[in-house]
Amino acid sequence: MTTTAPPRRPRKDAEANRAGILRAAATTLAVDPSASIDQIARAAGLTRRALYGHFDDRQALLGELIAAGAQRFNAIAASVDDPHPPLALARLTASLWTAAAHVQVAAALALDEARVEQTATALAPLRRTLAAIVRAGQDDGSLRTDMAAPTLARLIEETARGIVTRVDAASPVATSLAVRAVLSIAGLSWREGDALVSAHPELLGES
Amino acid sequence: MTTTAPPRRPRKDAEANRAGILRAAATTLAVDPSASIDQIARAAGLTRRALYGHFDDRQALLGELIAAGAQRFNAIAASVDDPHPPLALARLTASLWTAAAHVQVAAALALDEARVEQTATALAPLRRTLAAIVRAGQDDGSLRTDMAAPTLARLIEETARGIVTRVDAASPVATSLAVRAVLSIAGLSWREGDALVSAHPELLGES
DNA sequence: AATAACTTGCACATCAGTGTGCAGTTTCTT
DNA sequence: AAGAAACTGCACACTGATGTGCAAGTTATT
Repeated sequence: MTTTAPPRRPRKDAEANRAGILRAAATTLAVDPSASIDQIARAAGLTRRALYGHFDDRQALLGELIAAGAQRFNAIAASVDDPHPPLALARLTASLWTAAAHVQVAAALALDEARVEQTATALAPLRRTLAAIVRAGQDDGSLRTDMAAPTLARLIEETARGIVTRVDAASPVATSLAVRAVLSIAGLSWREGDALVSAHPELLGES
Repeated sequence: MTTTAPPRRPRKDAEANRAGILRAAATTLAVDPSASIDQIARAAGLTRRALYGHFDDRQALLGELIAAGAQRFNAIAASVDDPHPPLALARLTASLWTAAAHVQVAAALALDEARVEQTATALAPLRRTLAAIVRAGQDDGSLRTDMAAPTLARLIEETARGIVTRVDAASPVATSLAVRAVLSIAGLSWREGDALVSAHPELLGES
């Protein structure tokens, strides 16, 4: 009979390369959402051919990217909780911002129309958190009530997305900008938003 | 000598078809910013080959689209003038919205990264108007002063763009939504924005 | 009715991107 | 040191989109 083939552990550098591809994909796609596989592979220091050794096809790569990013985002959303809805909203925005700051999932957010469905389901927990904050804020009168809760939630989300993708996150005041914009859309006057941000410096000053 | 060829006027249906292509391009590109020439031609009831009889190439078509849309937008911006900056901003938003409502230049706004430069220069007059409103509003204290004027102008523009492209313009409350969102970003509390909109029903109720 | 303008339909060349196959080389594991 | 795992480099087939050429048909103008 044939001797059983001695099984061997997969090489550890392979997994490192795989992670490198994901990182490279995030940074590259953040700049150009329709970057080619070749671009991504080179950015990771590999060949296009090698990339296909780690991911079956484009879909698989983007799928993992989205899943990983969404998971981080959802975890952040789950950890945010404050009795005052505007403050909860501010914390959520600031946390998400620093997480997405430079790259990471800015890609996943700016991805093509083809994957909106996937991102939608992946970010469902985050959306639920946001919806809860909005509802609580409308109930206690701390957020605007001139539009329906789902509409407002959508508006907040689009505003945040727009700032993430269209403003350079490098700027040190970017976080402050994002938080202020979201609070404004949520109904606060700019002075109220300003007061809130000033009263909670921890919003902006974390690593 | 050869008899001079009798010149003939171009057929008038040709110009109609040309206009039809531009219309079709606007509506089609509004849905899918990367629609193919073939899609556009079919939407216009023509063949891809016939389209190339009217436009040299893709650039030419998109160029005219952008130019035409920008011209309309700039004309609207020039006609808006109100001593109270928030009201001027509201008027500007409402007017632009109804103009872009269904299609038209939503395409030009959502166009690829390749043409941002062209759209930027084409929309320069509109940007100047917005900048003037922002400056006046910061001077008389009716708009937020917690960020620099150019930043605020940019923020307002991105907010408006986001709403135009990501919210379905068909909804009857869409105009109201757009105006309220812009006023909020500009610094007003939602009650102030609500009061402004309520006090000026002409903002929403025009054809 | 003649004719030029316009359109169609097809073929063709080109380009960029995707995904696969395979031989040869480098690099990690045992 | 052996052997497998991984990477390179190249070739290839395929797809979708762009832009052009040309013959034949249709439609507006005169």
